[in-house]
Amino acid sequence: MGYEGASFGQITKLTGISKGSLFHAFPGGKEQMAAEVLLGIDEWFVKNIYEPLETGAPNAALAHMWTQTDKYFRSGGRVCLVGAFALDATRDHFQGTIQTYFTRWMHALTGCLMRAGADATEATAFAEQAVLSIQGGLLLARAVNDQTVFTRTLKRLAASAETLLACQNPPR
Amino acid sequence: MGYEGASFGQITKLTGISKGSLFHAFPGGKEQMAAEVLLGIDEWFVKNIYEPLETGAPNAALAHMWTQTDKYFRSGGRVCLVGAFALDATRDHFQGTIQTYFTRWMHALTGCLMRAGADATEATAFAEQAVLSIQGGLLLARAVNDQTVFTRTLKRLAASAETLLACQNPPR
DNA sequence: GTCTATACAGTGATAGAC
DNA sequence: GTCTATCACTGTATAGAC
Repeated sequence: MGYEGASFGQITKLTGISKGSLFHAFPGGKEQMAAEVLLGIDEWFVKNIYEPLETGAPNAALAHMWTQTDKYFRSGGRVCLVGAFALDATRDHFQGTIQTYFTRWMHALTGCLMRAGADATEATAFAEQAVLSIQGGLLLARAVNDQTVFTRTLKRLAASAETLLACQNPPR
Repeated sequence: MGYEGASFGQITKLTGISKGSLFHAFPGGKEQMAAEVLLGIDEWFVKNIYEPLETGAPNAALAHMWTQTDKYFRSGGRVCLVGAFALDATRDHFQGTIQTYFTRWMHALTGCLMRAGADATEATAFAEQAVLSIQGGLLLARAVNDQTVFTRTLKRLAASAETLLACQNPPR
């Protein structure tokens, strides 16, 4: 529903928890709730995406990223909250968190590709294109009500990574 | 600000038009205002993007699309309202309009590429990837506060189209 | 056509009963 | 900790003066 659309009325209706209880748990109100949701998202990505990319074996980490990304976004059945926040005025309330989410993902992916033998320029360009394609794929899948848009996007990206690494590590 | 964030208070503050006048012009309230904004967007895209792609000389129409897209989105300084609507519950109020915006763009682009000699499967895949990359590029540019993300995206797409058509129309 | 005045539901937030 | 009651305020919407 977005930040503005997620009113207390909606939250109480869908959770069964009254406003009083919500304010007891989150004295900072809606802003705190959203911040903690974003924190939870960040923790998931650090553990399941960024750290494997940063420390794991490059090819395995890359394969892991595609499957985990597909899993997290339910094969296109779910949208990225960070991306949705980025598109309206909500961005200004959570600028640092939103920016870090994307830059860290791109940076981790770039590093992984370079450890796999890719050139720095090409790795950076691919990481940017991959992260932006994931967001665009989720958006388009929801817009046209067809999850296969997202799964096709992920497949194209994986194939494109294969090509990139094959060219940079030519067989002899 | 998104649909929910764009309250009457904001609209009157930013336009200087009172609520009474707004309801005189738009008896249907905010929903009608949004619908007419979407209609205006659609008309712009029909005239400046879809029709040139559908009827113009393929290579010129393609080049025209990149420049017009860059112009409309102010080189990444502006976000796509249709895309923003697609990501939250607003989508359900304007489903048909949102879906048509994207499907018509993809269809027009696919047709143009095929008239330029591209294979149907590759043309369809490229059109999907292009439309989704434009949305993702706008989102990421705003998220990391760097318009160059969008201009780079557009450049990569144009280059990718060149490659696609060069492969399908091999020089002899 | 524009404005002011007003209605009334819904908003985020607080206090206090249990 | 949970709830209900209540707050001040903003939201959409309407009526009527100019």
